[in-house]
Amino acid sequence: MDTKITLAIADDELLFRQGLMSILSKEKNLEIIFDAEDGNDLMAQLRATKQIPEIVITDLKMPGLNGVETTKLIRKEFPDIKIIALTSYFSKPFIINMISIGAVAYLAKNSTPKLMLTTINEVADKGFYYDTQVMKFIHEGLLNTNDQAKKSNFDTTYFTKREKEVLELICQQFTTNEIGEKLFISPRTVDGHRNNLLLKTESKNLAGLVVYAIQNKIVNLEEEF
Amino acid sequence: MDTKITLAIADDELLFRQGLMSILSKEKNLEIIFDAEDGNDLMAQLRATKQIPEIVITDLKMPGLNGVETTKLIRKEFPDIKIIALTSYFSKPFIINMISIGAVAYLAKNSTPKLMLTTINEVADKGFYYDTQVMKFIHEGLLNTNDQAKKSNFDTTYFTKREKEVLELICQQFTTNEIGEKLFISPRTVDGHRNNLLLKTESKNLAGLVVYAIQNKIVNLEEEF
DNA sequence: GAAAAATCAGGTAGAAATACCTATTTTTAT
DNA sequence: ATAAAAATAGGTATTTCTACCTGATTTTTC
Repeated sequence: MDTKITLAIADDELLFRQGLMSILSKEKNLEIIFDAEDGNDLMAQLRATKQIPEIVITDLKMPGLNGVETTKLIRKEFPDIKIIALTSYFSKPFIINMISIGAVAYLAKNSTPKLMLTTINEVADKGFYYDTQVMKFIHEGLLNTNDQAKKSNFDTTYFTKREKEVLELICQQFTTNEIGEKLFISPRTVDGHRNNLLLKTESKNLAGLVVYAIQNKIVNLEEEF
Repeated sequence: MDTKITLAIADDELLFRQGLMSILSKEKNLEIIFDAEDGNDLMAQLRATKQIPEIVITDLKMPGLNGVETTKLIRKEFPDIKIIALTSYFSKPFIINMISIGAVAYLAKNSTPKLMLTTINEVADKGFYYDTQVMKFIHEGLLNTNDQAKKSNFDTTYFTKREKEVLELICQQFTTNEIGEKLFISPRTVDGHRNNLLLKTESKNLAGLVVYAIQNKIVNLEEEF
């Protein structure tokens, strides 16, 4: 048959994006319709083009509109598009969340080109593709659905108690050192927690973290006026 | 007479705070009841103590609860306390805003001890004190009340078009360099705008800026879900 | 009791932000 | 026309943040 698999790619790193496009464009059965530097760019192009791609490959950590929000938007406006999420962060709750949002595949950014191609073809063919590790997480996630799935909020990525404390203080403009003093832990530990927060929220920096925290009401803004 | 003027001081910089206390404690007619490292600390001590200070001297730029929010809270819970605002930023709209919020004096952080004492005594005596510069601003601000006071929003500190653009992009996790590219201006210029934003919002860092932006709806979070 | 998750914390680097400074040009308002 | 405000942009120094790495200890979960 002659019908190519149509793709769009979103990633803020130009080099990575072009490298990926270079690899994929060698495949005869793939056609890259366009690429985008972030979610907003991607959405704009989707809304403008007459040729809607079959698959969107999107990084999760991008400035502007990140991968999580982008995925939600695509699902809403273009429900037929299949979304492959690219990330460097693998955790059970986060993957479960991404899948529940609508990603049909979840791929590490350091995967081999071979795996990338397999994923694309499987997604085009069957509509989804999860590798062994992801399948394991999904399996375990499903097992827990009934008992304690609700208490640990899958829909807001999942934070530990310490992480919430640190996030709260970050939003209150305390620096890493100050947070360390307040919580009686080393600044390096705060560093670690902040890093996990950045990973879990797929944020590029503090600004993204704060926006996330407020949007998801992890922190309380005292608005008593 | 023997009635001393009772004071509380809030400033996050320990050295500045203690220096100020050292100066003020030499005055026989002053009594410092307590000091606090930020707005939350101040409010906690106010709520706990049985001796409410007559005057609160508060820095505007503090982590946790900053001076603007602190002033609002004090006005609400302890309407009799007179608030002297300490700042390093002098602008007409901002000062007008502070006064409308309830500050009875507005003092530069690099003022002389003499001026500080004058301010305290005048505030204790007459209930307010504005130096020449501040009076000028108030005068001009009042003149404009009818025509265009409403379009330039006094109650939300006042931002220029460029500042709003930069703020928007900061909230979208773009770095200074990236913002420069997007707006076709030098990163140094973005630096300048960001610095003005920090000054105007009395924020310590990006986190404070983002919180401010969201609270005051300067930026729009695309929440279409 | 074993496994997983969370918390803790060290090192090294580099990027980004922030604090100071200064100054020119352009725009806006009166 | 004059003054004020806004936008532009340079330098230097320091702090903070972020990206990597690593591992130990404690707590939770099954």
